[in-house]
Amino acid sequence: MIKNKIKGLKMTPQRLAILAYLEGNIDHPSADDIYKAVLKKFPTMSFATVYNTLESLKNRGSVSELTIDPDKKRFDPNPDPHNHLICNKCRKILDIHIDYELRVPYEKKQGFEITGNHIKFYGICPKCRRGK
Amino acid sequence: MIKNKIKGLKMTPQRLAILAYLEGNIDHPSADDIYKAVLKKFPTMSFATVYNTLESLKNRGSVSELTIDPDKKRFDPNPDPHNHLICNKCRKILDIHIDYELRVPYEKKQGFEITGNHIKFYGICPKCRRGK
DNA sequence: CTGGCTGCAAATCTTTTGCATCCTG
DNA sequence: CAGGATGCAAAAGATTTGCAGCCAG
Repeated sequence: MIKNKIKGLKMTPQRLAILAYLEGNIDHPSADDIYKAVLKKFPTMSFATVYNTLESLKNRGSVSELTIDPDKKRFDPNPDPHNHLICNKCRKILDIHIDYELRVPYEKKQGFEITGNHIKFYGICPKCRRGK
Repeated sequence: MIKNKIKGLKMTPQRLAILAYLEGNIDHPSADDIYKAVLKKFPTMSFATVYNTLESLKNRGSVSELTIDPDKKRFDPNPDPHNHLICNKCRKILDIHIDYELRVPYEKKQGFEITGNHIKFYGICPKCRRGK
């Protein structure tokens, strides 16, 4: 339920529109994608508001910022930990849910305290395989 | 040996300087880092040349572009496959060499032909742990 | 010689910021 | 009503591009 995602934040119509767009979205949209989409319903929407809202949502853990696309940040509204599958041709990004046990032996930690990990699988998506 | 890394490309002094800087570098420098470093020996060096050279080296597989830093591209001259350890505080990036067998069951592949993977481990580096 | 490379500047793209105004709680 | 949020425009970074002149092969 959307309300829970922004509990503690002011519920402005703009934020609700952004959340509605993100709800269930599996396209890992960029800030620009979000802006363009929400702009249709909110002709006055500004980038500042999009970035602003994403920042707040990130801090609350409601969305995460993906460092997967070399050209821009993308956002993922799926809160449970998961990894990604990336097409080398069209850059499409899919979620992939598999649990791996990635143990790091002490001598490889180089003094780090490790708190998490993220796996990117690279490949060619079905559409691009056929297109070839 | 540096020459092998650019076989087939013109060996200009600028390129040699960039390669010399990258040789053995484990800092995962950004284009700007490389530019600044090489500028000291080459006061006329331009960004275009840095990006240009990196593009050529990428195509030859001599360096790889890392999508690890949300703010800019970083480059890794280490050609053998490896993963990375990232400090959440200071953004320092270290190489980590561990082989994991990441099998992806057919039903999770979603039609992709998987060609590779990259693991990012997140944590806090020794310096930042102490600083706290 | 000649095509690839360099250097410079301008352009593009993404993201951030300042600030006056607005409106949720 | 106050403080957080919005909208606009300008600024800041990173990266790309156009193009004239240069030089490695």
